[in-house]
Amino acid sequence: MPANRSALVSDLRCFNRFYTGLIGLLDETLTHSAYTLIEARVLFELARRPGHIASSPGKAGFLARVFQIDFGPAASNIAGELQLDPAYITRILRKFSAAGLIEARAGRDASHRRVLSLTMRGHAALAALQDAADRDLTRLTAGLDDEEAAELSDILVRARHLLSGAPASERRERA
Amino acid sequence: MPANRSALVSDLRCFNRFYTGLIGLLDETLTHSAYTLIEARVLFELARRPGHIASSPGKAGFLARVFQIDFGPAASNIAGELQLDPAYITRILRKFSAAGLIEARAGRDASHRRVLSLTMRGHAALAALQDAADRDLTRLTAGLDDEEAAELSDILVRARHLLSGAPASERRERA
DNA sequence: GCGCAAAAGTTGACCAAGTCAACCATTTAT
DNA sequence: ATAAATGGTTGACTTGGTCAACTTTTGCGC
Repeated sequence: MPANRSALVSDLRCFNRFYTGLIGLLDETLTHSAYTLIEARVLFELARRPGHIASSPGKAGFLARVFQIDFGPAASNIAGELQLDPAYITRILRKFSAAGLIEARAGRDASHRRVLSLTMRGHAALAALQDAADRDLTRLTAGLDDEEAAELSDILVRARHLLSGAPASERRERA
Repeated sequence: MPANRSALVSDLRCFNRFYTGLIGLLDETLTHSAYTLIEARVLFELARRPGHIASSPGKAGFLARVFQIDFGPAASNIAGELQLDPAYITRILRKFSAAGLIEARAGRDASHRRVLSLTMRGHAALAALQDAADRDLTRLTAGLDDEEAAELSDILVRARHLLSGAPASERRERA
């Protein structure tokens, strides 16, 4: 039986408060951009799935798998990954469409499945967002010397592994 | 000049995504309670400031300091600490009042300064929230052996220090 | 004392984020 | 053929949170 986990829990609470504040600061940059945090995530998710063979079962899925048609994520994929309401997704995607960031074409095999892809503008918008975020992170760690930077890198990776080694019910693969 | 910080930035982004998800999971517990995250924070902040000598200048402040009257935080203190809109605070406090979690009495020295304090019910409510949160954290780290737990504790503290050693503009004391 | 600026708080209007339930179109299964 | 599931859309609604205007109290210069 584990001993005094209360120390760890306390440290976790403390870190939580700290990191929540930090995330808040970092998010401000995004907030000041034209897009919401969620919208940024959707954009990111769209870019992260450049191609994706239709996974639906049956003949259509079979054809999709064999001939590798119907690439790209659909709204439902994004909704699933980000745990968002379909209605919400619809609105976000409409906004993106209106802004010319994405294109939606009907899937060849399933016409009611709208396959999404980023346009040039979409990629550019995402790149701008990521640049801004990276700049923030760089600034945040500017005060560290090389050794500390390396240590922090190690620490972050290690913390992630320790924390995701938790009970299976809590585990969610990310990155 | 610092070398390839891009590795660190990448690790940070990764950790950010991971931890955001984790926080989301942990927050769910609170979300399912009767209170908002923000409300919980306000409650916490109220408890964290059991007494606090009025810091306003002038005769009133002087008397407050000498005779230690007018204890407890006011709405503005909470608003300042948590960076919340006064209007928002008002509504939250009214909700708390209605639920019998807090009492507000006019400050002896400044009658328009409403001095707040948790009632028994308020303390109980906070305790319940914290218990739930602690249970989540305990469950989250249940899979770790003692050695790993100790390591994680160290790591969290160290990470906090490394990250808050950033440029002064980013620094915000917490805990 | 008077007048005025600042602080503390309240109110009402408002907005954006997010949820819910109903609904249509398409597709798969029986 | 028909039922059921999937993918998506719409409209109404709730909620978290902001903004601006206003009141009251206090502090300060005169």
